Amino acid sequence: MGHHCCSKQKVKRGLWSPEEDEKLVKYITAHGHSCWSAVPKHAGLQRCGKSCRLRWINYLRPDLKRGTFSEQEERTIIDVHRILGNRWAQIAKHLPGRTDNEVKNFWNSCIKKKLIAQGLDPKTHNLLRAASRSLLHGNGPNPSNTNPAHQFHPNGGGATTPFTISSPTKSAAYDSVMAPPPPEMAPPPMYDVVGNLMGHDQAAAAAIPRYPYADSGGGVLMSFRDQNAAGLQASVDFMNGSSSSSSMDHAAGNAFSQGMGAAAAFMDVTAGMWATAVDSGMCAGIEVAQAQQQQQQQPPPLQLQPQAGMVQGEVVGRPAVMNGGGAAADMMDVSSVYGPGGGATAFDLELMESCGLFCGGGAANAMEQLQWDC
DNA sequence: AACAGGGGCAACCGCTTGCCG
DNA sequence: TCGGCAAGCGGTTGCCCCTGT
Repeated sequence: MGHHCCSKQKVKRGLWSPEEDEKLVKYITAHGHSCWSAVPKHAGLQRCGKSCRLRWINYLRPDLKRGTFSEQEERTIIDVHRILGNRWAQIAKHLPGRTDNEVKNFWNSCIKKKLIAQGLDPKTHNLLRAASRSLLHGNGPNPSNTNPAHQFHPNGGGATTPFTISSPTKSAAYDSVMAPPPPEMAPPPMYDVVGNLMGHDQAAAAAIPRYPYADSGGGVLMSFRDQNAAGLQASVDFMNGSSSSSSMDHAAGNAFSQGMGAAAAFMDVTAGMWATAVDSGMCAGIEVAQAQQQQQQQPPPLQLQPQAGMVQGEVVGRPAVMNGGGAAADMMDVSSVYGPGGGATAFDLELMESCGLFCGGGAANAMEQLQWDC
């Protein structure tokens, strides 16, 4: 069955010949492609417009970057896929010169297998059930898996579900706050799913103002601000299970840090993303976040921008989300950053959802909550 | 050398979305 | 508001090539 757009005409299908390519390139270069359905006719091709469009976009476009994906690109794909899922076109926008088709193929042929080999579910980026269970029962990671990301968190953890966004653009855009690591406690390393220590843009990180808190315990600080009541603020140290607040019920912190064992929820405002580290039977996976050394090559800026409802430096929260229904914290300033080099970003949407972090009364889900302007 | 199997990639299919009359 | 059309997009298919036997 042919395309509906070309069912009336006899069109050639299958691989494109060099002659056809040449015709298409010549035509597009000279005239552009205001209307794809008219392109084959004008270019003298026995193809449908749709086919021409695909050929141009996926193969002939002059700005395409061919060849194997770099490690950086691979990391970007994994990171963005974790947020967006199989939205290949959106993911591809973060990879200059790559097409959605290319990204999709690379994912299906390469990355997916890597993740599975590492015991991670390529759909959710969480540990696969079997791996998760063995970890939760203290059996440790798959012996065949040497990925340090799968080692236990030194603070008492579980399996890692790593995720990073290296986003200089966003880092600079967000008026984030950071908590310097206590000198006596080295921040835990963070690895991406291919076992690489994750990196951030040091320059961008340096531009980020330091978090005013002097955290004493090496934990993760979260501060909440009630947008409706200026000055009202609360902070929670999830790692240490301590908290302080001027106005709000921070049951969430207690629940996370105490009720669930070594649970923690981080947020790195430098990327506007959450990091979660929860060790519980309900939520598998622990995030270990750390700022880290500058990498030689920076990934392309992700151009992630908050959309309507989000304010720079703030992440829209729901009253019942972070505090278990206690207080109103419509806007939350949340910070969690280790290290002098910048902020690690990690989050686990599914985890957050399962833990009710984003489960407001409305229909919005976590993905909707984190609107990305791609 | 021949064959089978698997992987990678280009292209297709069909659904969704957006625009316009 | 509705219908038609074109473009966009994600899933799937099928071909080609490489590798192992």
